[in-house]
Amino acid sequence: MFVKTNGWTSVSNAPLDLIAANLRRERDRTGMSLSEVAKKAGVAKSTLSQLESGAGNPSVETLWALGVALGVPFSQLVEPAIPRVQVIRAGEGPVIHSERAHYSATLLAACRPGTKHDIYWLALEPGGARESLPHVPGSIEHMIVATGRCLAGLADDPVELGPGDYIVYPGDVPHICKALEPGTTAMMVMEHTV
Amino acid sequence: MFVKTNGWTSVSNAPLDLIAANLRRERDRTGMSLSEVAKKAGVAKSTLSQLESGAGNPSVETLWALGVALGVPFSQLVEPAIPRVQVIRAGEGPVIHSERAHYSATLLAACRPGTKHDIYWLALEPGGARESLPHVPGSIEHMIVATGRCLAGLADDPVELGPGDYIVYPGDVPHICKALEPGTTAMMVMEHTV
DNA sequence: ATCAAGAGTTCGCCAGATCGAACGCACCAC
DNA sequence: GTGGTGCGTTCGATCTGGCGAACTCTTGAT
Repeated sequence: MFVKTNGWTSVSNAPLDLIAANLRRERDRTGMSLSEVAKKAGVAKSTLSQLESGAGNPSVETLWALGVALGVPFSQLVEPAIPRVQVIRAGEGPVIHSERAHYSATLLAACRPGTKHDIYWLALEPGGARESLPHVPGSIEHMIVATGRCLAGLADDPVELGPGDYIVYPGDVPHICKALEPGTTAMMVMEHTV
Repeated sequence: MFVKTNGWTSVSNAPLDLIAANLRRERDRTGMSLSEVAKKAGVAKSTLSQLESGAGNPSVETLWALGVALGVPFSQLVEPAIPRVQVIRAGEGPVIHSERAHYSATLLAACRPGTKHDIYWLALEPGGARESLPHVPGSIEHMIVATGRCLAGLADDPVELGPGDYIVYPGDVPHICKALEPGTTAMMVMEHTV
C-alpha cells in the first residue's frame, strides 16, 4: 500500500520555509558556497543568505536566477522530497478489475507531484552487470519487466524480476540492471525530482 | 548522453511572460473574472492585472496565493503547456546505447514537472472495446505494450500497437484501449496534472 | 436616457525585497 | 604574530512590487 507521503499537505505549508530548505539542500548538493551561488545567479549574497534562513519572500526573477545557478529548474525549489526501495511482483498490488472484464489494471506507484518523469523502453541482453544511466541526486527509478528476466535494484541487494514484476529504487546510489535472459525488455520511469 | 529536451531552455525563458500566460490560461479555465480571482487570492486586482499583462515580477507569496485561488499547484504556473497524441514505434525514438553493450534505452517521454504520475500494469484480454479509467481534465496517458497487440488512443482514431510500441494521448477525451490478442500486457503512466 | 454593477486598467504611496559595503570568523602562508 | 583569502551574516540606502482609490468601458435594468 502506498504511504502517500506526497508532502504537499503535510509539509509546513509555508512555501517560504520549503524554499529555504530547498535552496540550502540544492546548494549543498552542488558543493558551491553561498557567495559562489549568489555571484553566479547575479543576486546579492545577502539576499541569498536571508532566503536560506527562511526570511524574505523572493520574487520569481530571483528564484529563477537561483534555480539556473544551481542547475535545477525552479519548480524543484518549491517542492518537497523523499525515496526508498519496493518490489511489487506480477499479480500483486492493488488490482482494479473491469467488471466488463477483459481487462485489469494494477496501480504500481502514485508518484510525487513536482517531479519530472522520463519514460524509457529498455532492451537488455545478458552480460556483465552494470550501473544504469547516470543520475542526478534525488532521482528514483521505477522499472517493470515486460519480457525475459533481469536482476535489478541496489547494487548490494539486487532483486530478480520476471515479466510484470515492478521495482522502485533510488537512482542516485549504486544500482544495477542486468539481464538474465536474451531478449529481456523492460519499461522504466525515471523520476527526476526536477 | 541525454538530449535534455526538457523544454526548459527552449521556452521563452522569460519566466514572466510564461507566468502571465499561465495565469491567464488558468483563470480562463476556471471561468472566473480577474476581480474574482484577485479577491479570492487576497491580492489586489491591480496586481493581478499587471501580472497577467506580463508586467511585474511577482513574489512567491503572491504567486502561491494565486495558485491556491485558481486551484492549481503553483509549479503549474511556472511551467509550459502540453502536447497531443504521439506514437513511438518499437525501435524508433532516441536510443541510448551502452557502449559496454548488452543494453539500450529509448527515451519515450520527458514528462512535465508539476504533474502527478501513476504507474499501472495492465493485463488485457480481447473483448468489446472500452473506455479506460475515469479521468480528470488535463490528464495524459502514456502506454507501452509489453506483450500481445492492442488498439489504443483516441476513440475516433485508435492506433494498433505491438510489443515495445509507445503511445501518448489525452486522457480527458473519449479514448479506448482494446486487446487484439489474448495475454496482452502493457504498462501505463497516467499523468494527472496533480 | 439614466443609473448601477461589474469588468479591467492606471496612478501615487508605502512596506519590504534587493543591493552593496562592512562585519566577524575560520583557515592558511609566511 | 601579521596579512590574506574565503566563508556567511548584518546593516543602511535604494528600488520596486503590491495595495487601494480613481478611472474607463461595457452591460443590463428601469
